[in-house]
Amino acid sequence: MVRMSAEERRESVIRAAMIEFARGGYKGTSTESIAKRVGVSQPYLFRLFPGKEAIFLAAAQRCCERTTEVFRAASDGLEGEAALHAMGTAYQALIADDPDVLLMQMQMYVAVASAEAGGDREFGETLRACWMEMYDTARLALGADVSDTTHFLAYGMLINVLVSMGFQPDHRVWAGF
Amino acid sequence: MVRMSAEERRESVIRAAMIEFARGGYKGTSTESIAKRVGVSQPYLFRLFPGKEAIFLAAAQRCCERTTEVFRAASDGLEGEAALHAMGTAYQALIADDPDVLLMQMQMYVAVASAEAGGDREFGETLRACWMEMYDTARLALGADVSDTTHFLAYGMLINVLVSMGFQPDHRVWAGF
DNA sequence: CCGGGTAGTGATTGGCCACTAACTTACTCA
DNA sequence: TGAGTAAGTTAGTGGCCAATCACTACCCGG
Repeated sequence: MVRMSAEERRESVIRAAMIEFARGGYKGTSTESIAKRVGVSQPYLFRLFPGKEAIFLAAAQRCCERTTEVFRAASDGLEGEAALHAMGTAYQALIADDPDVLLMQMQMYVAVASAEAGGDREFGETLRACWMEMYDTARLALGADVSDTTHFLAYGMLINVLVSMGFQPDHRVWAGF
Repeated sequence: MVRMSAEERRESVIRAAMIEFARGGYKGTSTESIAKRVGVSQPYLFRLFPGKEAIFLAAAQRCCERTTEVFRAASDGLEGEAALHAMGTAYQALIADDPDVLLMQMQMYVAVASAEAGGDREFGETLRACWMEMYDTARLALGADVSDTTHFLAYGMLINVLVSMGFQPDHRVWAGF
């Protein structure tokens, strides 16, 4: 048995949760499956986090931050057209390398919608803040132009949806990019 | 007690299911809640449909078809720039009038992803076909230009995501449109 | 008025799942 | 070295939920 500090365990839980939630969604993922992936007993998750929702929240935040970081790193030292291109390429590399990041994003969007529909505003507030950080990172890289930013993210979102829907790379729907 | 033909009941089940699934997602929606909304007992749903998944599938298809129909109607007799503008306006009107259509779309995307991750390819196949019908409807209206179509849908997808995330209409994130 | 088909219900069940409580194992430092 | 503390487990509980079964209410033609 490998013992870790609580902080290290929390970290591995977040990583495992991202994978599981990305594939199964919030309701469709059992804490059991997360625990299995971490290699720890299921009840122990509730020592590390107050509840399932907190685990999801942490995973979703991590997912946003990761994307933000990719944008920041790719656009570092560049601006305008060059930054745009670099961020696009980097994002494609990210989702080719780890599609779960993309799926987790989608799961986050619908989870916020469901929370909001259920009367919980705080959950969405946190994730909107996270998302805006990503937005602003892209915006600054693009010379603070909001139209360019919107355009860039719009194409990104379409990519997310098409990948989620399982359209294979050779499908004609990709011809318009 | 109001008695209906099975066909009529199925129709009302689909309408109710669209609302419930839109807000709760596939796993997060109980057949009980759908039955309540229809005004019928929960077991009766299983006379009308083989299972929960079939109800979701029918609702998702309906959701796609509705969007397709909005595009078709809006672009009727128009082409190029005029068709683009008409479809954009019509879509905004649709989601202002009935946001559940938009949320159901998002739920559909993640549901396909989860099904695909779980090894079920048929589910996604059906909905991809539905989605492509919407795609082609927009494409034909835009003079069969795939780049224009992709551009149009990309902005639509970003709108979907921002609405799902609960960004209010006066939020600065909308400034780039 | 009756018999068969169709619309619909009530009761139930087996399985899953988030979360709790009580207990055990290992590290650490005085 | 042993006592305190932090990491981790086993066993359970109450609640929910999809699906099934056996039953009832209603309608319509002969």
